[in-house]
Amino acid sequence: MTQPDMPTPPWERPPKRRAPARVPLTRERIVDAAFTVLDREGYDRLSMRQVAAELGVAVSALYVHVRDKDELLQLMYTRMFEGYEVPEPDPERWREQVKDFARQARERLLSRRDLAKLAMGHVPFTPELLPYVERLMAVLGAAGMPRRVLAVSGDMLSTYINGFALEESLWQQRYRETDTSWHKLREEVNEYFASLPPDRFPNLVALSDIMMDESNDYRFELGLEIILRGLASYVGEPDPDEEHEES
Amino acid sequence: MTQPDMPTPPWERPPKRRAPARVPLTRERIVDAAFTVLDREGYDRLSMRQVAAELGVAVSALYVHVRDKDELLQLMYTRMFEGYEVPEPDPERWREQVKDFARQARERLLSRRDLAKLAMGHVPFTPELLPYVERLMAVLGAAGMPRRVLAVSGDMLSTYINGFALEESLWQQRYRETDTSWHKLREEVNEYFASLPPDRFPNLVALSDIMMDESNDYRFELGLEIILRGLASYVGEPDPDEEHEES
DNA sequence: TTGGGAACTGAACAGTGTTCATAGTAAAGT
DNA sequence: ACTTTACTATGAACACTGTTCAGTTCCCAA
Repeated sequence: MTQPDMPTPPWERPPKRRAPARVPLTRERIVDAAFTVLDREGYDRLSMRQVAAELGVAVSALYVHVRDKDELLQLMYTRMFEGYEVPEPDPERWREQVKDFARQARERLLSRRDLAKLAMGHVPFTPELLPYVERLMAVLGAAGMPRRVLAVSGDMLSTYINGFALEESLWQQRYRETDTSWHKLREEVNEYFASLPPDRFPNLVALSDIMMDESNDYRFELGLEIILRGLASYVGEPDPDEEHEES
Repeated sequence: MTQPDMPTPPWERPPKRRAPARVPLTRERIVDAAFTVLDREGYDRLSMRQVAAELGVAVSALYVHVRDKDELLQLMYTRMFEGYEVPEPDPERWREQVKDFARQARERLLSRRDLAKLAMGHVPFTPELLPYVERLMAVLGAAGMPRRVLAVSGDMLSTYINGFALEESLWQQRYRETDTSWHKLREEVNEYFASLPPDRFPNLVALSDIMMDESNDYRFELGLEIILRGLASYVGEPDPDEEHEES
């Protein structure tokens, strides 16, 4: 074995990698690195090679631990949920509880770059994520929602949250690329709406001042409230059947 | 110049392309071809080269008419809306009108492969699409919706429709890849939910029979009705302010 | 010490978006 | 009629992408 602290003789080429602590590659570390790349490069530039480079490792090494890029994305997706808090259901406060959940989810989706893009196109039906779905169902179920409404509401909420966050991040991307501020972009868009011919676009012109808000919080909250009012209207009702009554 | 009907002598190499009717390349034709490729190959395999091949043309030729792949996708997105029908607003029938619009949109998103994927990640704010947004606003506005609700509802509806259709197409993709039928996949998923430990997942187990329906129509309609009830609850109310009252 | 098996490498393959000097074509100017 | 001009289309190239695979390297059990 190589004596410690001895200069290696020139004819004996040094070992390619010195012994010290080669941290073994694991799925966890790969996902970590992938998130680092995502933060730095964005979703579109997140590539296996970049992840490998981040770890100082050959690309093909990744494929020992991960079948696909798809699988890696899936792992990132489930990682995203770690530490989510869905409260113990309380029938009195279900609306506030659902809202807290939604706010938490949106906040998380916007906490790192392009997380919304990552989330879009994945269904939260992997074993690790089912507890969260279950808890959300529990909160809504405790409120006294009919079965069929319950079965649909989780999907609805997550669709709304994801969709909203995705749209936010699309605007973010746009003003990142154009190198303008959100404030300026918002102003431009609203001015554009205001400048439309009022005879052909009366509604858009009339609403041009509030189509985009300085902060999106209000729009998010209002949308949420709309869904919640809709859900609340079913509390205590029997399961709706195939026919949907008009008006 | 070359005499007509004369055999070209061997030393004079024939003109690279004979005169006849070279159909000029246009944005329209490129978009057409792109849709053909999309139908055949799916969104992930839709590439500039495939589109070029479809047209029998070099890749770089596309870039004369189209700045980017992004721009091409944008063009496809706006093309998707052609022939949409948003009705003349009728305050008496606004719910049915909105539903018709939503059904029409979903139908269209599912009419061709991966259209939902294409739609996701685009905001319908290009000049060509504004008429549709305006009309939808008109229908909702005629119902007597407060301004701020109006400003948010178009977004909400399109988010819901897109999100729902995207999820549908994700399942479609999954059973296309696994080579099973939708019926079988649905059964497997529901059985999976049913097989969960009932103590930890009481709600999911209880709902396992209706988490996925044989057809998604019912779930779509119910979600739509929930949003509409939420919207309807605002009719006649003044603009909601920043505070959202609980319960 | 000697396997054996897993982890990792490097090179390769087929494909991607995009650019650019060049060749061809058709209309406009002289 | 001939040249100039503007523009479209070409083919090759660049710098990437995901994925595979024959080898090497490494560590641990026998």
